[in-house]
Order: sequence, then C-alpha cells, then structure tokens
Amino acid sequence: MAKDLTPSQLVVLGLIARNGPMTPYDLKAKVEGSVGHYWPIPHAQLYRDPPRLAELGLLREAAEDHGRRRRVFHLTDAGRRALRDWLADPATPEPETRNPALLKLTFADLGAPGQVAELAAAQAAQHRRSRDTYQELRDRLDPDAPDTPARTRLITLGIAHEQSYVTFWETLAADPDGTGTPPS
Amino acid sequence: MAKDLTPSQLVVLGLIARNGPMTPYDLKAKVEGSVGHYWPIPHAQLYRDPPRLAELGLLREAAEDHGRRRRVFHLTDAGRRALRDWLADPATPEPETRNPALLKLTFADLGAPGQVAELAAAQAAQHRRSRDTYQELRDRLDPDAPDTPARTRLITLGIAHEQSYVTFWETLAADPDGTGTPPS
DNA sequence: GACTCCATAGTCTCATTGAGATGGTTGCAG
DNA sequence: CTGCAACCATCTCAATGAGACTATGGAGTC
Repeated sequence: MAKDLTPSQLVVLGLIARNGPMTPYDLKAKVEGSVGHYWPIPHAQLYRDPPRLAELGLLREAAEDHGRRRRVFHLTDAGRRALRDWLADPATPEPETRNPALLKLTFADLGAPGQVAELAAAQAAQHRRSRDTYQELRDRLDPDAPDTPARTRLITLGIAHEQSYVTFWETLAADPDGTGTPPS
Repeated sequence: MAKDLTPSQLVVLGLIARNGPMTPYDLKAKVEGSVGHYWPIPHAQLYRDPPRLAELGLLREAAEDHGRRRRVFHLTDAGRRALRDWLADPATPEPETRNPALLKLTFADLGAPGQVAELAAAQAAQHRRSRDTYQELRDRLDPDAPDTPARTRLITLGIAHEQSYVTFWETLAADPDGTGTPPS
C-alpha cells in the first residue's frame, strides 16, 4: 500500500501523466497556468517533490541529453498506479477556506464604529471585480476547445462563489449593525 | 509600527479582548466553538502564540493565584492598539480555498471512466448534507440573542456556498463528460 | 573566437507550522 | 486515602512557506 501522498505530490504525478516527462521548471509553468489558481504550490516545492517521488519509485529521473542536462522526471508504472488509486477513491477531505476578511468581521465590534461598513464596501467591490473577471474569462473561452465544457463549469462555480460574497458584503454594507437602520 | 501579526495571533488578541484574560486552554475551547470553523488553529499554536505576543508587549502574562496557577494572559494597551490597527485597515488578503475534490476532478480523465460520475455523486451528497446542517443551525438560532443577525448572515453565506457546490457536482453527475449524453 | 548579458533554471536557508505523541495535575468517586 | 478520569501543557520532528541567492548557457556583439 502506497503511503499517503500529499496533494502537491499528486499534482506532480498528474501533470507528468498528462504532459509526459517534465523538469521541475516545466512543472512550475504548468502549475501557474492552471491548478495553481485553486491549489497554490510554492515553486521550491516542485523541486522537492519529484526527487522524493523518485525515491518512492513513482517517478524515474533522467537527464536531458544535451544543453543544460536538466533533470527530467518520467512516470513509472508504480506512479501511474498510485495516481489511479487516488483517482479511484471518491472519498476526499473537505474543502478548507481561509478568509481573512471574515476573521476581521468577527472581531469588528472591538474596533471603531463604522469600520464594518468600510470593510463591507471594500470587500463587496473586490468580489464584484473577481466575479466580473471570471465572467469575461468564461465569455472568452474558445468554443471549439475540447476542455471548454469542463472549464466553463469550473468558472461558473467560481462566479457563484463570488456572487455569494458580493451578496453577503453588500447586505452588510447596507445594514452594518443588523438593526435594520441603514447608514446615513 | 508593529510588525505584521499572523492571523492566529490576531485571533488570540481578539478573543482576549472580547472575553477578558484567558489561558491557552481557554482559548482552545473558544476557538473550537467559533472561529475554528472558518479559521482552524491547531491547539499547540495556542500555546505558542501568547508567549510570543507577551514578548512583543501585546499581552501580559500572569499566574492564577490559586490551584494550578495556570498562565493567564491579559491584553495590554499596546495589544489593544495592535488589534485596532488591524481592524481599522479595510484591506485584507484574498480568501484562499483548497478543495481536494476539485483537484481530483482536474485529473479525473487520467483514471478509469465512470469515476467522474462517482466522485460527483459523492461530492453532491456531502455538500447537500453540509447545506442542510447549516440550514438547521440557522433555524435553531435564539431569536433574542444579540448576535443572531450577524450569525444568520454568516450562516446564510455558508449555505450559498454549499448550494453552489451542490449545483456544480449535480450538473457534473448528470453529464460527466460534458457531452450532453447523460449516463445510462 | 571571445565577451557579456539576461532569461532561464535551480538551490538554499531559516523561521514557522502541523500533527500528534507524551507528560503532568487535580479533584472527585469509591 | 487511593486511583482514575478529565484537564492542562509541552515536546518533537518532519514538512512547509517565503524568498534570497546562485548558476547556466545561448543570443547577440565586437
């Protein structure tokens, strides 16, 4: 039984499975462009994980045969199996959200009055911006690309989340004390 | 200028500001019951942060005067100021969500066919459950408690988020490949 | 052919964190 | 007055996060 891999290790396996052999630097580029949006991985980690996975026999390390002879990592059969095992298990840990603004809101009553309204206004604006960005992104998707349906769904999820925040903060901005008395 | 405090340190300051002097153990109990839901803090951290904050002059350490003489931490004026400064700044880092299920979905095409549907079904069920739990929680709130409006708003936000997930995963369960051809 | 510059690529360090095992205390039941 | 259950606190160790720092090689220049 393979001992549990970390999410970043699974991302490494997954990216190599999808794109073929890669160097840590290649991985860095791929992560930034995609998964990184909802699963940030510091670049140094992408230099630490592959050698570790090679030790476990899930990757095989080779050197480029010309130029800088960078370390290229290939997927092994064991690696592909580990990836499959993970994918085959529909059980997953719960999502974890860390929202500094909500934290601030929790303690807002300890600060000066009026700050809730300010915070709420700023947050509402920020989330409106995010929402609109996602919307543009969705509109711009190439309708012929094969992964467009998948991406569209994901972006739609993002929009829904942002919209929830917008509603939340706008409500709060309109009635910061929950008294039903709007700010003057 | 106070150097930046970590979120967990600010939670400590906030909880002590609200509840009066506390021991790390007290903090642990408070965190579990409230902030912990949207900002998890491992309990050991609540033994590390207060002494650190005392070094910075933001808390003052005393010993209980009877029994076990536990370490009780009081807020200092500097501590209250640090908390106010933080609260006064409406700028906050963006929320960060880490969702292992989305990660799995990203690489689902590398596994066996049919797994997307399974994953989606499991996720939809789980988020339906969370959503319903929140709904019950909201229904049970004491209508006379002073913080009920604030809590209600927060829970409503949670419900909206869960509902977004439910919609997302249910869509996916109905049409795992995005082909418009539902599973048999 | 030698040089130098810069985008590319990789390594290192260090404080902090996360996870959880382990070690004491105290008061109360029997 | 003894033992045990609930409390309370600390420790360890690998892993992480942040970001400073170093190295490489090929394109363009003279």
